[in-house]
Amino acid sequence: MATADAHKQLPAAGEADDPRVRILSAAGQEFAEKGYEAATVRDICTAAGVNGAAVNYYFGDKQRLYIESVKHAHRERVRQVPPPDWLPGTPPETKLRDFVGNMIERMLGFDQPPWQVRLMLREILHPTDACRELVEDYIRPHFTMLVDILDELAAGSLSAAELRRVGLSVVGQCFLYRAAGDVVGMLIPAAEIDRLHTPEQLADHVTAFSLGALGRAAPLTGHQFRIPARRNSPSGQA
Amino acid sequence: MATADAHKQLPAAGEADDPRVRILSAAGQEFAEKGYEAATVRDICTAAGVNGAAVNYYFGDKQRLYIESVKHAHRERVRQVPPPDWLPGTPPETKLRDFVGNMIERMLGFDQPPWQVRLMLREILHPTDACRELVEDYIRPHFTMLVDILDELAAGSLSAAELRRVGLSVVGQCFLYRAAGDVVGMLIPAAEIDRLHTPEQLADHVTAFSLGALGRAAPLTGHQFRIPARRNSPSGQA
DNA sequence: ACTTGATTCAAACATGCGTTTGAAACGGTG
DNA sequence: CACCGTTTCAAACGCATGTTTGAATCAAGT
Repeated sequence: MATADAHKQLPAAGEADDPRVRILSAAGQEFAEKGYEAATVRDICTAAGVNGAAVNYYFGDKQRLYIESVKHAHRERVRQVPPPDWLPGTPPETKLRDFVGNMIERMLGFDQPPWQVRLMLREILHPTDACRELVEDYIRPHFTMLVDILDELAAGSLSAAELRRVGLSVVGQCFLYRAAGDVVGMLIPAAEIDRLHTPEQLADHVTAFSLGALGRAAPLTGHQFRIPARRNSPSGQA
Repeated sequence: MATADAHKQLPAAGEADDPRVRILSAAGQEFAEKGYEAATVRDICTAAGVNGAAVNYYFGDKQRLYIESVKHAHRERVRQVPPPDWLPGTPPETKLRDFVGNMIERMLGFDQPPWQVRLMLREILHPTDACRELVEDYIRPHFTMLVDILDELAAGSLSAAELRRVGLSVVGQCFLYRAAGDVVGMLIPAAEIDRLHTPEQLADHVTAFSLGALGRAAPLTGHQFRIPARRNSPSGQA
């Protein structure tokens, strides 16, 4: 009986015929689509074009295959959509727009079916062992980057705790479209989604909304803040 | 062999000894915690204190039990946290604060372990047949209520599509805490969560952030909007 | 008390799952 | 070619699951 514990550790993009990465890729898609329990080792092996015993040969058992496939998806996604980088002196408003655009693009990934993000979303909603690693390696650095931008925007007038809270407000706006995308699609007319819910438009909206809230851009209404007048204008709409 | 297809249809709160509702409640908790596949009929029946055949007797099969348990959780949750109601003439700022507070309380449910919300979240992330009903009966009315409030706040200066987009921004901020609560807990220091992430504080923050973005309250920074040095307006990013 | 239909129960059934097995095929190396 | 470690394969195993079954129990109705 041969064991394959210490194998090629290099991700080494390009080895498309390596059964290991074929299994990892097929497993990621199956897990993302059906969840851990509903995805079967047999289906994964069929999709990967390998024998049903290959999973246990290469990864030991289903659980370890799952963890490896989450990490694999994570690495792939970072490679595909690297975080933005700025020249010194770039205004924080621009940075925020770039950051939001980058996050939305990575989450909605219009160029390529983002099953990797779906897989990570499962981890976020119902964390397993793979989650802590995901947060530390992937999410926390991004969040820190966002908080730094917000700190620049606030020019020192907000505490660290307040900055984090504002950061969550920014992330939450983007997160909704990915996590609850199907429900959003039921609430918003289809034509409006095609027209206004492109990655560009969404990034512009989230940025404008957040800059407005911070007082670093004109509010969405165009009005400035004044004592609100008591008006009852029940404009009913669908 | 007896069939029990046409049974007591009334929810009739108070019948705590009705096996039907005992099963529905146990099933909701199991499904919410473990997901559809991982939750077993045997465990549900054990938790409900009924025989293993009761599920098939009362509901036919596991699938129909799931759908019924989602609807049951939905009804229960609406009954527990009814939407707010206002006297005519209430200023829209107050309405927004009440609405956000109500939504956060319903989603975070500090008073009672909100497994019902977790169950609905599963539906939102990965919709099944029960989802469309959930959206139409439960989510859309709330969303419409929010859009109406925002329309009052914007005083007619935003189109219906823009109002919906702003509504999603408000909902997204609240949604994040529930959907990604575990990850938020890893990003934010525990002490800060205890101190600042109470339902009250969160509702205040989301309301202030959103009112600021709409120009209906002072921005979070305290500063007013000043024209920033507009260098590169179009953001060039990958 | 007897009948009747609805409900409960312990036990069994059929199926699909993750995993194991042992042998066959492969690929260098002497 | 013979050897040997690695990889692949078809088949089977053990087990937990959803579901079915048929008898036992219960609650009224007459």
